[in-house]
Amino acid sequence: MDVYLCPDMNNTRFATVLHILAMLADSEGVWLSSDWIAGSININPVMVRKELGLLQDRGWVVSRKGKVGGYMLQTPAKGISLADIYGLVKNTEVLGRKNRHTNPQCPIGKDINRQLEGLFSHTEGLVSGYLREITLDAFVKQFH
Amino acid sequence: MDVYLCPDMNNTRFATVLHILAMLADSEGVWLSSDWIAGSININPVMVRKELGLLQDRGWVVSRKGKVGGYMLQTPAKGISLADIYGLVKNTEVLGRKNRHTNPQCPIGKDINRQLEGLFSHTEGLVSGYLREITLDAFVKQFH
DNA sequence: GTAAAATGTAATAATATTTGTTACAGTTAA
DNA sequence: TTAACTGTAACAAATATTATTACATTTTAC
Repeated sequence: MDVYLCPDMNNTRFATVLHILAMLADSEGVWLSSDWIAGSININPVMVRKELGLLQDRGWVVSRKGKVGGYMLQTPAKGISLADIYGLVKNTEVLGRKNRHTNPQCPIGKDINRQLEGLFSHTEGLVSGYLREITLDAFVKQFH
Repeated sequence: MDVYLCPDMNNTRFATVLHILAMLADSEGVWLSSDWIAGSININPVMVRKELGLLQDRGWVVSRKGKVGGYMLQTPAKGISLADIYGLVKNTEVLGRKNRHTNPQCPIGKDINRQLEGLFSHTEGLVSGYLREITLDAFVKQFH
């Protein structure tokens, strides 16, 4: 039997989490509810709360429960880079996935995944290196 | 009603197509069958023929039908870059997808997709620029 | 104290996407 | 004329993503 090992970046999580953080950074010192944020992204509030859970685990966000609850940024927006955000949501490689089970009897099949790994890690480095230079703060300032 | 606009890179197509082309380049002048290639990747031969169909459309590959049929590279392996291959199979952005339907009433929701587009096109440029410098020929030579 | 409006989270359902498979028509060489 | 291919449509299965429901818990305001 075979475990599934490689979920992918075929999703909107980077866009969603960046959206959430951008709103929080843009409303410093104000508690925003998951419903309010969800209304801006136009997705289900439960999805927003799930992502906010991870952001709290990372220590970037705090929540307050109860009637006037909500979420607020805890880390300065200058201290969060887009590479940090990418790292949080990334679960696949830029160039997609490898084929598992390539044939070890074949000269190509035997080594292809090692060669691919070289490409994957280099492209990963390029993307992360670029995103590392952009802070959440700088990103949000573009909106004004 | 809503058309679906944005399929994704949550797949093994780059790995698969590169594997196919690597085998063809590694067996210059020999007709390889889809079954043979599929046996190296360990996927269904029909999937291989589907990709080979696209490679023929691009003019990189020719096929021969009938009993001793198969596929052969038509373009010199030095004339194909990994960026070409990436361009052929790429159908999503490196950083994933945007949320459609963001709220135009919200300062963030209104502009987020334009800002994301900037990130997407820059990362795309980084990745393609790197892959453009690697030819299929150079890639295959690494295997020996 | 009780109602209203939040968070937190599990469980499940609905969609979307990718991959695999079956089937068969057409082609070519021996 | 059979065997072994390509080409492709149609369908099925597996996997991934997103949405939804439900409800326990928390907190404020009245």
